[in-house]
Amino acid sequence: MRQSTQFLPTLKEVPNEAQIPSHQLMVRAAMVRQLAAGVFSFLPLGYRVHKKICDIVRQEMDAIGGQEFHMPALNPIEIWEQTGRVEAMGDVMFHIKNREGLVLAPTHEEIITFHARQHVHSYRDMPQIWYQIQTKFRNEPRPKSGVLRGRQFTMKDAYSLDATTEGLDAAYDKHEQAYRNIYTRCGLRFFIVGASSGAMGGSKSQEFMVESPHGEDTCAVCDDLSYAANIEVATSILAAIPRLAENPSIEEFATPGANTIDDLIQKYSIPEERCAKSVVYVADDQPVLVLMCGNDELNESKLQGVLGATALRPAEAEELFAWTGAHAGSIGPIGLRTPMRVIADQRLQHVNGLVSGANKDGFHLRNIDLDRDATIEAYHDVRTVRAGELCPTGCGKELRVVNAIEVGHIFKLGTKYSSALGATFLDENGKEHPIIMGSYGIGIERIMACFIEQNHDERGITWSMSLAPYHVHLLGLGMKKSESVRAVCEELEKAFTAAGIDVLFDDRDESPGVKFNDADLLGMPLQVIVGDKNLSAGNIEVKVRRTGERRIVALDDVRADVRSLLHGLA
RNA sequence: CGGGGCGUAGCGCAGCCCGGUUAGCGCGUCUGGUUUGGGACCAGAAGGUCGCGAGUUCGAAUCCCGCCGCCCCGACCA
Repeated sequence: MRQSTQFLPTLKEVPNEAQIPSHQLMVRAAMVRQLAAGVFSFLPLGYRVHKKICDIVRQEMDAIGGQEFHMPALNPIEIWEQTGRVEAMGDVMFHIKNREGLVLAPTHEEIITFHARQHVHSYRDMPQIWYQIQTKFRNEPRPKSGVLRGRQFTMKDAYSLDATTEGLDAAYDKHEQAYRNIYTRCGLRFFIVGASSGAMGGSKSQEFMVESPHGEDTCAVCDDLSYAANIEVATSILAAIPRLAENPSIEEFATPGANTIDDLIQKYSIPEERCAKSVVYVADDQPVLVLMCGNDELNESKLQGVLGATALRPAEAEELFAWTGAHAGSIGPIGLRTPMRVIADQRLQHVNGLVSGANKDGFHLRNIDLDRDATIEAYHDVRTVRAGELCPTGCGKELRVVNAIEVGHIFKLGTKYSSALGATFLDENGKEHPIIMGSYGIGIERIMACFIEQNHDERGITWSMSLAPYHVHLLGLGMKKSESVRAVCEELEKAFTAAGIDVLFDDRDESPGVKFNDADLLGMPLQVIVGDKNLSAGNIEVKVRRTGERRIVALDDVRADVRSLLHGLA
């Protein structure tokens, strides 16, 4: 491809609206242009990468028996009403204004189920894996980070249809393997976390994550990747807090001005693990007091799971005083004005010698033995894991707490949609059941952006062979001046193309500096540099973009050398 | 939806507080010439509803009010 005739508007300066490296580079490298908040056009170079990712996804989906569909983004709202998701989606779903009854699909469970209901009637018709690569529309309240969080994006979404839970398990496992293959082939460093099953009900769900400071999810990971979990469910190994031999009876003492655990530690020399922090939440309109150890942070997701509550919020200051008789800082599990459920973190089980608020401003209780003095409904793990704690697998390594970007999600749906839409089949005994479904998503643009987040340097992108828009960037230096440079370039372009190597040929009348900088920005794996300086001695320069390694190669050896270098990079 | 920032040539910005020539600068673009191994140089040129609307004023990019758009933080995220 001749660069002089290509639409490839690279930018020297960083666009104002781009904050993160991948966004900046995608704009500078002429891959995308923004049309509106969260809405992007792909330019030819970016679309080449888009297509390469889609090809990899297709190959791996086809390999597990997936059949590709193409469903409409324009949907009748009626079908969404039948599953109750018009409400559930709320503002996220776009509604067509001048045509009552149409919406833009944010995902396709309903539509797949509609087609399954039409034609899948027998256990003999299953298993099926149906997928598509299609544009999704979600009215994100706050689009950000370039294509990482857009209002319109490309998703590979797959759905499995099975007659048995064993069948669903098999489909789910196939997808997990396919996803591993896809991200590996794309050159992403990723990890898998168990996700909290949330409101969808106890079905299994895993997220494929890419570590990034710009991620919106927080995960605890062990460095050898033997363990990784969303912070919402992560656990760790902590030293047990021993009981004290002396166990005097409980007594009140004045603690003026001590409103935080740190105050108690510093002003009253109380060890952190002997402080019991009380946090009051309102779970489905009922107050619950939660006792945490020291400065441990309460994990709302864990608490919600433990309580089985649908709505959970911290209590307001006025509620606190009304219920306990004290303000935040002096609240405790003993002597509450209003009786309420008391839950404690499992670290506090059987612990004595504790200090806690006396439910009287400016006073605390000491020598508390939870077993003797308090009524604790239950002990649960409700604390948030902190970086540096030990991996729960017992491998002995410390956990890191990192931000991450979700690039894929696999989910055992069960029968939620098939039941709602009446997609049923008859089993061997002629008995009717709802189809058992799974759903599996991959964000195409997120793969692209995450790849660039992980593969760039101060000069630009460093593509892998699998995603590179072109394999080789052929730079002709001073072609106007030197007929031999031009001739050799054209010969090489032809030879590479004939060998199945995608080559971008910079034949522009630009100075060498411009070409070098653009080549490093665009980041093709190999640069083949033809200039008078080396050519006069019968040589060509070949540069490996990622390592910066340069070698001078005899003209006759270039083709073989490039082929072996590309092979080594693949 | 709450908080903050920004909107001036294709891109990046100055000017705005403190109203007053013909609204500047860098990059890019066009023409001619000289250059050609890490973002060259000289000469010339084109390109602006100063986001939109309404006001104050003799006079508004600049001050007031309203709206729109974009970015960031927070809330939200099947």
